[in-house]
Amino acid sequence: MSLSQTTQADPPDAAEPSLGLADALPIFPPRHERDRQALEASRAVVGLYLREGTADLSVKQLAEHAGLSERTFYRTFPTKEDTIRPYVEAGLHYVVAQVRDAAPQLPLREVLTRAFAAPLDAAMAHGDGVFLAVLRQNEPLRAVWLKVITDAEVAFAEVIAGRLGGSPSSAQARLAGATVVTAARLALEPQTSGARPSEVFEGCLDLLGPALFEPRPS
Amino acid sequence: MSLSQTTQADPPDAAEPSLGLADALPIFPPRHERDRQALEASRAVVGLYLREGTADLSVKQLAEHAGLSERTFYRTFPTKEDTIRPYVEAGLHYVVAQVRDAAPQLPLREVLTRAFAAPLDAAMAHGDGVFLAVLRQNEPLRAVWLKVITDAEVAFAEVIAGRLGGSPSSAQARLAGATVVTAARLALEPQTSGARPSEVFEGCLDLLGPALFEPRPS
DNA sequence: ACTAGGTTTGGCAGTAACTGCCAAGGTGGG
DNA sequence: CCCACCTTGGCAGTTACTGCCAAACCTAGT
Repeated sequence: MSLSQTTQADPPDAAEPSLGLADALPIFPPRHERDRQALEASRAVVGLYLREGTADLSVKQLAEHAGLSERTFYRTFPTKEDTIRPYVEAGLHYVVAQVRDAAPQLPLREVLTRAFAAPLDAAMAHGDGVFLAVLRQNEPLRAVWLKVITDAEVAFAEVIAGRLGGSPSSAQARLAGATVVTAARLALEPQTSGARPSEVFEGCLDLLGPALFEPRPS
Repeated sequence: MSLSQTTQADPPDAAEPSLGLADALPIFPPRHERDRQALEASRAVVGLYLREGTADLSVKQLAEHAGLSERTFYRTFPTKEDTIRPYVEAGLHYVVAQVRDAAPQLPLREVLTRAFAAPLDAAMAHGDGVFLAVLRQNEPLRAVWLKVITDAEVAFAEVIAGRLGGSPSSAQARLAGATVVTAARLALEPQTSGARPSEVFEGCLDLLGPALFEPRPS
């Protein structure tokens, strides 16, 4: 939801096809203002994770550090682990927007590598860097991270379909969306070679061949 | 771990590269006998989910239905949601074994479609069928499902590398492993067309092109 | 300015998930 | 038979999470 609908005018809660990315965070009725507050709180909590690690942090501490009462914490985040969700979604949304807003004449393959390169490398370097370590040391957090990026596949399918000209629910678009997310995830895994994430990502697209990211007769 | 190591002689807890699939279920020291008991209990719980749905089932009820005391339940499953893990892993392990044990002269592409076809279609039809509905209605369970199948990517990378002749940690093997899992997952999503999962899976492999599943000079 | 309506907030209490601890039982080897 | 060891089950305690209600806070209308 929060990922794909940013540009579209708010569909008045029409019954969407709901492929899984919809009905995320059903808590928020007014939407936009809540979202910003949630992201702010999310950033605060992630910052705490980066400095203190994830072990031995109770909800009480997380809430306090985010400037929320414990009760309001649970109105903002459905579970303790969902604290990282807005933070991660913000990053994904940025990449999706990059793909969507890139010059139309550029080939998709080019757009994807450009859109992913900087965020991937930044995620590995310091700054966000420790966040990956957080995910590696905390299984429940990694689980929601996986879920969030997987749900983002649909958003990527949409912007890819927008460029390729097909339906967002076509097999090609859906698979392409899933594939770029998978490639990005692999690029963030610890590499035996010293390659940067953006290089690994490009290598994955090379291995996949060009067919998937080219327009098709359908 | 439990996925890839079934045929190999137990490596005496050597320090593996640990790409994420390792250190799963660190609870089990003796391993094999515990695994069988866990799978049995897992099947029982899944059976209960299929009949009763997942809402309003406490750990106490799950444990009782599996013939375990509540305390032993938590020695068998680290969390309530992990009950489905052995059940899912068993299915994945079956497919991995099919790929590993297929006739060596068969092309990988052929092997994959044969290995996945039956389980995928069976998962959609009745029997396991409702299990997908369970995952769709219960977010936490879907999260662990995602995690389990994602961890299985490494096992698929290993058997694929075994067929292709490269290293299991090569970019090609790792990506191929991730890709087949992704394709299988997409095949199990609700389809607008009435296509069977095995057909969708094949369609995905077609879209990806043959390059990924062919031996390479490296 | 004051009030009425609705919405957000915080505290309190209750439930359910999970963990540490220990005593009881079961098993195998001397 | 007994002793070491492992597994089991119960109990108590902690932590995540929810329902409920009263106080605070807009906002609009008069």
